[in-house]
Amino acid sequence: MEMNSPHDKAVQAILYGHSCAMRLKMRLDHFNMAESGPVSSYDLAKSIVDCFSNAISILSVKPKSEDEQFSDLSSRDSSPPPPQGSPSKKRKIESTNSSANWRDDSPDPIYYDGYLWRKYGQKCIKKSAHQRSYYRCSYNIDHNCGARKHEQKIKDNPPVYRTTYFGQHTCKTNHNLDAIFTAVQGPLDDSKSAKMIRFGKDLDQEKEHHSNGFSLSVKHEEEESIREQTMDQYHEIASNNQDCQHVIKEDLSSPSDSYPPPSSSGSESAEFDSDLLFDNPDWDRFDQFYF
DNA sequence: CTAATTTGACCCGC
DNA sequence: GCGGGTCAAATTAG
Repeated sequence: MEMNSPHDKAVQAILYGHSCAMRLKMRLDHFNMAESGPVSSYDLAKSIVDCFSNAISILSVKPKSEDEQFSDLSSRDSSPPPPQGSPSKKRKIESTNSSANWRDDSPDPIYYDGYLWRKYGQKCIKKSAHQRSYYRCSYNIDHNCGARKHEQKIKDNPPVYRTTYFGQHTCKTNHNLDAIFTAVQGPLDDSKSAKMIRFGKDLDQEKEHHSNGFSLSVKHEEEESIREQTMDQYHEIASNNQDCQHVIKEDLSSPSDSYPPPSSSGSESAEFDSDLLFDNPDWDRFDQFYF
């Protein structure tokens, strides 16, 4: 159970995304036999996109200094209310002011931090050009959970979104899914999730922020074994979560079979997929990868 | 229909 | 009174 650091999750997401990409590529290479498998090409493409989206979100924050490398983040994350899945510039707030206990600045809104949130308010803040959104734990009522968070864009160009966490999660429900798992299996909690990543809106900008400095280098002859190994890791992750057992069983037969239909993630996801896959004028730039 | 979000009203400390 | 946080009715999404 040591594959839980954000870095590890990102690596797994990339590996699985790569395996999906290779499967898709093989189909395209043998176009006449396309759609012969149990998983549609669209679903494969969507899996790829989701995996990379997750990995990008996890890896997208550049550490301020040398001592803030990815390997540190998992250990730092183990402190009190540990928002997970978005290793950005988290820091504990000094006891000097307010009751806030965590603050997280990141270049994009946190789409998944390990908890489910319900928005309960939004206010214009005097000094800021951007509104502040107020969220409380979705299990606020069911489990009397008092955790809250505020989210506000505090800076433009480059954008900085500040999320401030208040209170402790007292909810017992095991909804702390690994972001990576939801990426592969489909966002199980989409309907409850406070935020989804949205590349469709501003794809070029997102790409500019995230695509620099990342590359995949996996040897071809290793692809199959990597896919198997990667899926084993997913199974291991998944087996820790009772809520997902049904998905795991389906998944054992074929990795992507259980992926939910694209429509389940909303129109914006579909829009994103089509934009990225077919309408992106810069698509050729990705030739350097094995796509 | 149910559940989540939006948004103006309300509350409270300064 | 002002600003920020929360409530809750209305609206929207699934």
